[in-house]
Amino acid sequence: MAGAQQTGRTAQARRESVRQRLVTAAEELFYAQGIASVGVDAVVARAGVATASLYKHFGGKDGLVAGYLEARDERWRRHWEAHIDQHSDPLERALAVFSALETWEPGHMPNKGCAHLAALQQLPADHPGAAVSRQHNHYLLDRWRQLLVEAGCPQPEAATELLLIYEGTLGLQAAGYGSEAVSHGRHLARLSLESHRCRETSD
Amino acid sequence: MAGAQQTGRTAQARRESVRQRLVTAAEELFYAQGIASVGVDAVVARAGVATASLYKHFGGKDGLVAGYLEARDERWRRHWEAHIDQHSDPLERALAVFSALETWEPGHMPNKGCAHLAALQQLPADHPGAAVSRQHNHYLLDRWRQLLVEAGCPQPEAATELLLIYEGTLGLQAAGYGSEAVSHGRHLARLSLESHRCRETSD
DNA sequence: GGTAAAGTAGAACGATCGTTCTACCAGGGG
DNA sequence: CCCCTGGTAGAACGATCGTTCTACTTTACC
Repeated sequence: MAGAQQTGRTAQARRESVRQRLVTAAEELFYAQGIASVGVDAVVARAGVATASLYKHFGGKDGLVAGYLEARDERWRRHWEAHIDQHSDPLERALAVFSALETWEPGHMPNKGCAHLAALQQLPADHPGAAVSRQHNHYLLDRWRQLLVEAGCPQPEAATELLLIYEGTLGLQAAGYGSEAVSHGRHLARLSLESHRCRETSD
Repeated sequence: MAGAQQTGRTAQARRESVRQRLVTAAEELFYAQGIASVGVDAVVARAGVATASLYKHFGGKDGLVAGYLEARDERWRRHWEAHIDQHSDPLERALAVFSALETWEPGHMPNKGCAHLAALQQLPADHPGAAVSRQHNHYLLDRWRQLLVEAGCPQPEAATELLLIYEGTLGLQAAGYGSEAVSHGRHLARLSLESHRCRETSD
């Protein structure tokens, strides 16, 4: 009876499916309710897999948390990059993060802000997931620096302000002002780029 | 032997002391490690009070969490207001939040960002503490609207952008870029106020 | 002086936590 | 054909969780 629904796939495909279902279930629960508030039994039940599979794939809850944060990081990078690629103008490419935010997680999941900031708040500094989230922020900063260089911005270290605005936008969404957050964020980002004389932008 | 160190105070003073010590211990632990990660035993031990006292004063962990968030909200309001009062120029009063951030919690506690955003991420929507944090954000927005009206700003609803910048600044601190966060926040806030033609500011 | 209030220490409750274990089943390759 | 791999179900582990309880001490007030 067990695993009957999986019959027909190859063993490797089933294995990938188990890991993927665990990550998906972990993301839905950890993000919505907080990491420490969710027990492994709840994740396992939502994923529809056996408890032992969790420990086979991730070694424990800590590994699952790290896997959840890695998956979310990678998914956001892909999503963001796709929106960057929709523009050719270098300044619009630097601002593409806001259109990415508009099409991110279309509402079926309650917006609780930045999952990686939340992880850094909840996890001890030496938790494997904390390293993932720190690296996520480092990546964001670095990517914006690249985009500013490509835009010929004389002060690419102004990427810090874009990161500030980005996280402020997510914070505003988490606080319940999600409807206005993105437009305000985009407005502030344009002001910031203008003030650093990256180039004139239309708004 | 028990309570000997308290001898000499009045009963009311001791009672206030017990509550205050609980709130202080709760804040230090909940903020540093996350709410769900901290057990009531740890709070009670750090406060140096009996377990029963916690339930006498707060009814349970949920009440203690709400009390912690209320205390932090009130402390921040006082701190902020004191910095507002240091200026007479209306625009500087609207920007006083950044000097307030510079003197907030002088480093002995690791900066983990906005406690109220963290609470909204970790607590269920119907938790008594979640209501406190929602009201906290509502207060911030309202207070900035007042300050913008007093500054003669033609668009006081631009207070939303100040809230965005404020929370972005805290997010940057939580991500480990605390040294640059406040100056970037202040810079963005000046740009925002200028763009809404509140008045020319020097910077 | 006696009583009620508010504190203390510490044991105990059932529930849930993360983790491990036993047992069984399916598929693929030697 | 057999066995190894990777999945399943579910019980069990000790630890910790939030909460309640008993018993005792101190203080304030009548």
